[in-house]
Amino acid sequence: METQWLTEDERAAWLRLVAVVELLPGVLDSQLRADARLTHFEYFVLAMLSEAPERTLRMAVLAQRTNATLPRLSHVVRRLEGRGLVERFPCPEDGRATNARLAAAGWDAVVAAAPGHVDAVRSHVLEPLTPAQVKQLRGIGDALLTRLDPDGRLSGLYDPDRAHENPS
Amino acid sequence: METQWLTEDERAAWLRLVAVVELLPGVLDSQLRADARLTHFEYFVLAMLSEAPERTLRMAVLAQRTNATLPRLSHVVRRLEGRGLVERFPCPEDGRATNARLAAAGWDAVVAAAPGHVDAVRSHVLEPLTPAQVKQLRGIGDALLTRLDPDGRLSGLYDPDRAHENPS
DNA sequence: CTGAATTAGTTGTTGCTTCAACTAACACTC
DNA sequence: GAGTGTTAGTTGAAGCAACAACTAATTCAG
Repeated sequence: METQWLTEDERAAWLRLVAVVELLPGVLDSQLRADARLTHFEYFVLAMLSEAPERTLRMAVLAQRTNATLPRLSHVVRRLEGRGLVERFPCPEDGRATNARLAAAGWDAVVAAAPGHVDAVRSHVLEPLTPAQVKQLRGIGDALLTRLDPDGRLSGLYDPDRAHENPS
Repeated sequence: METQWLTEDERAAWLRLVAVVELLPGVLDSQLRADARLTHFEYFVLAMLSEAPERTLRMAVLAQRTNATLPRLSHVVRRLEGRGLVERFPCPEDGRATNARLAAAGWDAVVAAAPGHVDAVRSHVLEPLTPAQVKQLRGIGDALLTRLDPDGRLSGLYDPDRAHENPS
């Protein structure tokens, strides 16, 4: 089968997307590391817990919301627990499961880190864009995620209306 | 100073971008690892060399083009050299510099990997988008990169017209 | 109720990235 | 031409992520 190469428009769009995907994580990570001693992923874990009922989530659910594998999450939560930001306890309903709950210090950390993080997002991502481009970006994101995240594993993040689709 | 929070449009766009940035690297990496035994970054290094004159680039230039730190590139090129895909030799003009040249096996690897990679890019990124969205993405990418890459370190990638701005 | 299969998590190993320290070569000044 | 500073690159150590192997609890078939 003949490979179909990219048009000029496609190549231009693709190269820019690659560059953004390559650069953005570093920018976010640096800001959070410097200001809050947290990696972006750790911040994300804490943020997801902070928005959950009882600030508590089962490890498997938390892994889905953060797009992490269970081993990765297990290591990270162990370290966060060691720093007193999170607590783990066995789930009463299911002996196999473990619940992760945001500790008071973890809540404080999220509250302290959020403003700086939002500022970074605003200055690096939102401000360079026109309001029209922000809307376009939402549409493009939706389109891409139908392919990148067909099961909607992260949908709780970007579309609250669909959150109920993962009731587990 | 009061933190300015995000509007609904901004939050929606931002959350989708985060999800894309989180998911896309994994998709690209998996495809290349499975089909070509290459990480996305390794592929990128080989691809940049394949497009350079003499298939040769100085380490520092290659680092800029691939958005890598010099230590990172040094490690990666050493491993690629160990696999016979790249050769290193001292730069004749500048005793401090090292040139990296794509070896024959490296060229073969790029040629073998490119079609599958392009297919992956097409099916995961380009096909879900309308032609209008592809154009929008280019514009959004340009806007974001003015902030993420103000010095145009990667500009050689996404805008050949600006490549001369880094004559070093 | 017993045994097989599935689900939930943890742990250990390996590999890659980053940071810091270092060497070597060039450039510029006096 | 000696000394200082800068540039190019390598190396080693530390930390995080991916993968595989493992334990333990639940479910389901018969």
